Amino acid sequence: MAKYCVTTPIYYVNDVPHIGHAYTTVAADVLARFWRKNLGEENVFFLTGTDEHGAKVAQAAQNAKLTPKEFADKVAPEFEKVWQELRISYNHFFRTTDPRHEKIVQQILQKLFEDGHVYEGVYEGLYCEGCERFYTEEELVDGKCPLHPNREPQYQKEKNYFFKLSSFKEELVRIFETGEVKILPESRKNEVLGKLAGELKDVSLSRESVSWGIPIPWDSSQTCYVWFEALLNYYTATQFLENKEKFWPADVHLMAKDILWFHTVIWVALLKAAGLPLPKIVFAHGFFTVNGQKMSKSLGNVIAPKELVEKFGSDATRYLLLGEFPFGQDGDFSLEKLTVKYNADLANGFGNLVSRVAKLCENERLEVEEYKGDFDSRFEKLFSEFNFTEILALTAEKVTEANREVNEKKPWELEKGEKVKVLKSLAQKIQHIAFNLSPFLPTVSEKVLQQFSGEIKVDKPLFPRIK
RNA sequence: GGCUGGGUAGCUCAAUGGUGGAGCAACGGAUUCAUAUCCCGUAGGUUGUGAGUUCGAUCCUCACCCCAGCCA
Repeated sequence: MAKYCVTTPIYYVNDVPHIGHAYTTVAADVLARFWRKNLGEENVFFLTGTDEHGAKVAQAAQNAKLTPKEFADKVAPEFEKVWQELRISYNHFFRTTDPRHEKIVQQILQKLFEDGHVYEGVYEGLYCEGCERFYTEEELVDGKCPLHPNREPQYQKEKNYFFKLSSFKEELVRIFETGEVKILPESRKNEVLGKLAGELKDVSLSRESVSWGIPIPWDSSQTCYVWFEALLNYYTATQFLENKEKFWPADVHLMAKDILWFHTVIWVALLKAAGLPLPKIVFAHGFFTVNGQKMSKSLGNVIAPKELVEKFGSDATRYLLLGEFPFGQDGDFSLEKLTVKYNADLANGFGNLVSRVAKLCENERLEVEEYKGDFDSRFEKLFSEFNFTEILALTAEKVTEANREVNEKKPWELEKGEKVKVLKSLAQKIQHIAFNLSPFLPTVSEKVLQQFSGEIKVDKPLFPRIK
């Protein structure tokens, strides 16, 4: 039976939710909502959550004078709250401190160890706590981590267990070249393959100096490197939750491009080593800037999802996030540009269309049947390709067509019989548009479908114009 | 420094070897059912720079400049 499993990364609780998190999560939610209507509720599984182990969390907890678990317990709900505000319909909110997860992770680690994929070694080098990874001298910029220039990389030397990543090199190349695991967009695939053409080093699987983590089953002096354990969430969730086994392998892992390497090379090798099925698609979307500048705390230009929701409402925020620039590419957000798009597409476009047709229908006390149609026939393909931009463009076209029809047919000038016929057709078009937009605008879509079911009444503007 | 992808109307992007398109913004017109909304019309941009191939290039080749990404 057809099923669809979509995941977002699990977000590090060290950070509060920002629009970067929201962007990925809204995209996943739109996919989940589309496929639920296409395949049936019970055939879709949408997973998101929080990553709660690691030195960085332990440090943040210490600063807050809390235990790591207390800290995670405090931050994880902040994500859940934002997701509620954005109407994110995840099936499970994953937390890596879930004992059920920890148990399965240990089982897998043990198996990897027994099957000879793991060996003991010594790691020494400069470690960035911000990234939870080691850097080579060359990778550093002015001796600092390229991603966390305000942090001092720490010299560390410790016993680690290593995962024999290098032994999977040829197989990985084959898997990505043949599309057994598809990396999208295409340009990202080339990047991964290009990188794989170089030397592939083994990676350490454990940490000696980090106590906040899942213990290595055969050596309690070590904890599992957060990345390994975090990646495994995608699989473990389908195992410890009831009746979710059929959702592994995932159909698509969504993420920003910075963690593509982990989700392709390391994750796929790990699954191979563990003898588990591979995900079908790994999709990396772009980064975005805010007002042309990189978003960063120090610049103070971080946009909180809440800010957008307060200004535009949750549905419009979802629409604007995905509609502002092509999915997969880098882009720029600014409140000004979002406002322009909001007014053009939602207030003047769809919102106004609903208002004017509702009014005309109300005057005639027109009744229509509940919508029983489907999505636009092109949607299945476009959603499979993650082409949100085209999907929204098609819908905008339908809005324009309907508006034009109102202007050309001038229902207010027609005699009763003809008028009712025209209005009915328009009402049905609105139903169709509302349904098509339902993955993006779940609340508004539902509201419009209700409004255009039975006797049609005027309601408040869906998207009040914003100055 | 190497590799890849780009540099097209104010903005975001599309397009083909043969008189450069769309959406948004702007301007004008018409209308009033509607959220001063919708609809219609207007955009004359040396298609990054210079050269080459060709009857003819924005799309082919070369050099250069700039931007982004990946890598070293």
